[in-house]
Amino acid sequence: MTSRPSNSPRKEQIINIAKNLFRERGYSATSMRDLASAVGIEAASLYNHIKSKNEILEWIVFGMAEEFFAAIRPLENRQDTPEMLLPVYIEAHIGVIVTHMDAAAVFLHEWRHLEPKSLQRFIQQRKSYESKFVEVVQRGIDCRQFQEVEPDFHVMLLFSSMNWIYDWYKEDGPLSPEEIAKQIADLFLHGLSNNRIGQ
Amino acid sequence: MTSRPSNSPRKEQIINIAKNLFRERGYSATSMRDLASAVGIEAASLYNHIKSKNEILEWIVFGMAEEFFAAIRPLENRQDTPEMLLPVYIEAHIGVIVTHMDAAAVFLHEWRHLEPKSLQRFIQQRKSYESKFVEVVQRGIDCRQFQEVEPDFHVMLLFSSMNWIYDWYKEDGPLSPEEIAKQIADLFLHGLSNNRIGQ
DNA sequence: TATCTTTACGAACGTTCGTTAGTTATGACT
DNA sequence: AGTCATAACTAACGAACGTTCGTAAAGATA
Repeated sequence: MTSRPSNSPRKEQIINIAKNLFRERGYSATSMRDLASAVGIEAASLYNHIKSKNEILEWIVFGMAEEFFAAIRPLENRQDTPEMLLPVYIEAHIGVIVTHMDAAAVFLHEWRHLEPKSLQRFIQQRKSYESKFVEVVQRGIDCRQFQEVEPDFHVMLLFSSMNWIYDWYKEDGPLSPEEIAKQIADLFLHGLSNNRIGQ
Repeated sequence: MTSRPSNSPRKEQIINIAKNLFRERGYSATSMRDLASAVGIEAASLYNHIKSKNEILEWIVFGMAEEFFAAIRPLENRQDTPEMLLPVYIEAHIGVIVTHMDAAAVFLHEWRHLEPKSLQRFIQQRKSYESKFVEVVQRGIDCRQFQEVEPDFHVMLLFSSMNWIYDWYKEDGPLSPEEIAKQIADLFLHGLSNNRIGQ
């Protein structure tokens, strides 16, 4: 539907470097001259490949949005119980984050610099994505696998836990993405306390 | 030790408005002219009250840091069990956030625009603050009230859950800060699942 | 060889940035 | 009445901003 980020390798390179700079310094604090110099060309030359600075942000943000949707799309028709399904959703979401750390940080922090039209689309898409997680939790409550909690609230907490991973995750750290996902799923399902049954 | 934000009401007003603008648009995307116009004076007049734009950021960030430390200071010598203490820490931290929403958002998002010296001090203070939570969890593990988890990791998750509250909390919403704190504490201690004992 | 497209460049545009300088009105203290 | 500090103003600084322009080199196509 939306066209791909690029067929040109140069454009792809520009966007990739922008992901890193926007993440490190923020969108507003990154100048086109900064970006150009990191690419190895002059600022003016960027405009042979991209239309504007803001367009780069759009590529990054909506590219990530698509990644998130794509990751959970194959899960939506599963018949598993909510208790089994939630960890799978969690692993999918975390998988996207850790394989696109820079872009994830930009997606989560810099979206407010989108222009009004794109901003509106972004908020809409995010809402739609979040609601898919809420659904799972709601089903868990309905069939009494989960406690009677406020699903929106708990999904907020869940996203908070997952979305700050980019802030501390190291590829060579002690935990793999799958282990992180399992830990978070366990935490949300069972908590920290020792006085519980089940595993 | 560090002098107070201000004795002048004008300076206080400038900083308060800056908290809101920095939160809404980000530090870099907020100009001194934006700030001045929100205050109702000219940009140049700001400099009768503050030394520089970056100094404003410092006031905000380190003011919040002090709030966080002050909130847990009275808890540090308590003799409670970790299971009882952790919720109190959580409530203290959340209390600071919800009573300083704008400043909290700036504290959490805009600290990287501090200048090197202040940046270093910030990171150091944050580490020190986080470690106080880690200690509680570690004690919980030591006395077998908590499962044998990685305390740093779980404290990260805890902070993630707490620190994104500014993103969705509404003063007139359904949950009070104390209820939010209790929910988060319950979640981390007991999880979502229904197959558990104790409460 | 002639033509066209791509991608780089240097120069420059108009705007905005944070900040400084110089000045003036106000009001408090002597 | 005279002095002084405060806090506002207008004007302006030099630098940096995103972006546009005209052009030139290189490579593909014919």
